[in-house]
Amino acid sequence: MVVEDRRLAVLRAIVEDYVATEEPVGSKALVERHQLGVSPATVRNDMAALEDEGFITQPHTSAGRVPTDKGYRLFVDRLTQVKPMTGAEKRAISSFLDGAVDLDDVVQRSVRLLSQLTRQVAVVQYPTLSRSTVRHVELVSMTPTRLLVVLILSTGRVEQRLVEVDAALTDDELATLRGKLNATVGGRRISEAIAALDAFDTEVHPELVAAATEIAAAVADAVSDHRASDRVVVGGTANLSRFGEFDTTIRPLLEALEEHVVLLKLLGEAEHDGMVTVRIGHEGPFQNLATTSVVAAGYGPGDQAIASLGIVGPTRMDYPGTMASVRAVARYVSRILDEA
Amino acid sequence: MVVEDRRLAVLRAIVEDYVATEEPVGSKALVERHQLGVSPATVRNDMAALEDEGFITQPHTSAGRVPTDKGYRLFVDRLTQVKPMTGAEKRAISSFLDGAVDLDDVVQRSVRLLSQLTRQVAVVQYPTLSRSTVRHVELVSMTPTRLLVVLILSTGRVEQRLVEVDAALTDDELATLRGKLNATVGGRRISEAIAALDAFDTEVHPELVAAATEIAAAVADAVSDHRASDRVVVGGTANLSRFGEFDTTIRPLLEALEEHVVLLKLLGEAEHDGMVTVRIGHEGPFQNLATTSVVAAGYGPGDQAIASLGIVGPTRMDYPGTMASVRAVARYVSRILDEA
DNA sequence: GCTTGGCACTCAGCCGGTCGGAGTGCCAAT
DNA sequence: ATTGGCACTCCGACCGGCTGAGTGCCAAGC
Repeated sequence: MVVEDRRLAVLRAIVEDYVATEEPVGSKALVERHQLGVSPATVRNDMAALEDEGFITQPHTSAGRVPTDKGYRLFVDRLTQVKPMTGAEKRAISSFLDGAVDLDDVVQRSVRLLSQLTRQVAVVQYPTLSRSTVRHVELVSMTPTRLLVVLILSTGRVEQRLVEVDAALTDDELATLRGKLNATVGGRRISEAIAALDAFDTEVHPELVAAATEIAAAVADAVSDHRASDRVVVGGTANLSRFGEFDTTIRPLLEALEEHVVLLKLLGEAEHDGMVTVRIGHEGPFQNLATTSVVAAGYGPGDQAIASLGIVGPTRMDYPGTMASVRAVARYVSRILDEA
Repeated sequence: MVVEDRRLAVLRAIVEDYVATEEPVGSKALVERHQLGVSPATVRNDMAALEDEGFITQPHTSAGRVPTDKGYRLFVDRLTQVKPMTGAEKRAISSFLDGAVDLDDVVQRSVRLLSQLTRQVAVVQYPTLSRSTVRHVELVSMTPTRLLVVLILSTGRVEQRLVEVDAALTDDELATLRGKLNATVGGRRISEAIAALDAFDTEVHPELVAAATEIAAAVADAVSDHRASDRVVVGGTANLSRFGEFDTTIRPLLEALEEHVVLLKLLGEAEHDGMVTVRIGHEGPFQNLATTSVVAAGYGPGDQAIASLGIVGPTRMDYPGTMASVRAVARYVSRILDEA
């Protein structure tokens, strides 16, 4: 039905104009700036229909129309094909990220890159390690009864814990424990490693059971604590300037950005299928962030999504552009993790 | 001279009222709210004098007066005695900080505490290690030619580096190197350790020189890299709401808060003499932060100042209260570092 | 020599009214 | 289904007057 198509074209035009101008858009301006091939009056009829269906609304009588969350949703779902990045952009992204020296640096650079590309507030979650594996466990004796447990994971992260044992351990005993420990958890995924550690003390010489239990607990703690810590990094908060109202929008968002738990919830579960997730306004889990949208994507080595990254911005944002940027960055970061 | 004293009292009253009300304060309101014992006319004369001397100014003719940076400076230097914390406050601070489990946690909690106490943006610098000492160096063989160098410092921080050596090392050789290495750097300050490492390869058996050089380089790198990294943590940005103008004040500050180098410059050199440093408006190093003040204090174990913490806020802030909070937190954090 | 009351003056901010323009909805014509 | 015409609405800008807080100055008083 051709009229239905035109209505969608009108909606698209409204969204694009509103995003560009930040002002309610009227029928006349619309036909001037887009090749719709019809008169303002026709557009008015279409707008009335779109308003009835809840896709647009007018701030007050005799003003132009503004997209609703539902309108943005339709726009994102059906009226958008993600613009591919230009070659120059791709090169810029990859060269910027390739300069990273370690995982921390990758995360830092990703945040910076994302916020600059999208001119929004960027959020990058540290890779969770639930899918990563234990590369090596090292026991270092500090004093006769104090051990340093160093845990090295396949992502390159290192965790350490100090353990007090009741009885002093000889170097030989330490070597034995180290060997068994690595046999138990080496190469395993985090979740498997934790499970395996439960039974660890049954494998060692009776005299070492007490120490083994302590050590196993420390390793398990280091592992799970780290998994739970789920750090996130935020950048580009200066871009908040373009968000509009301070009290209604900026302040709640600033508060959310400091609460990492909230942030993680906002980013949502990572899905690493090459797609970006868009959460628009009230669709998100927090009602005081009703005027902000989240564009996120999962990333990780191979096709595992081990973390999310994305941006937070006003519902009135350039969705095609941001989606393209987020997707591109997620892909490049994944590729870097592949190589590591 | 009694009239001079009264002028100072007037200045103090102006600062206090302006901080409280955020509005220019006039002569009449002043005599009503403070026991100055003189008439508004007299106060007007005093105000005129204070204005001549540059301590206050009026936003426009026929408005009340507002303190200038110079006025705040005088207020802070001569009209303020830092209010001691109440017992309850002290207990709250110490119990909140005592719950920290490690250095990271101490820093996190300090930021949160500071921002809540002062209702400003809090900034805490990680302890720099230039004054801290090397507690232990551990060498862990990962594969025959790959070593993990783990460095433990007196502050509790741990750094690690991976080193590739040309020739495989036996366990005995490793033990020898480990021993010599600890003899060389153990207990030394970072700066001394770096110096001592220069000559490290001369002390070992000729066959090990190559490996020793590599390892020494890694240790030196870990040490100095970490010293340079100088991380800072920021919190309480939601308090920016009370800062006034977005473009003139909040935005530049948000930008500064993301640039850690800038932040460190803002915090300034730590002086750990129990005093707080106050930098008011234009006194700071950045002219686009002319309407913000910094209240900072050094902290660290013993009487060494190894880092700074503080808050950033509008020049119009409650200096006595803020100074008290910053000082108190710096002291408690120092005490915690003492114990560790 | 300070201090004080009086007085004229200034000016930001509020209030109310007017006006223009952008935009709408509806209707009749095609 | 589309279009031009038309009456209507209402936001926001503009204007002028008013008010009140606050000042500076001066002459009188302690």
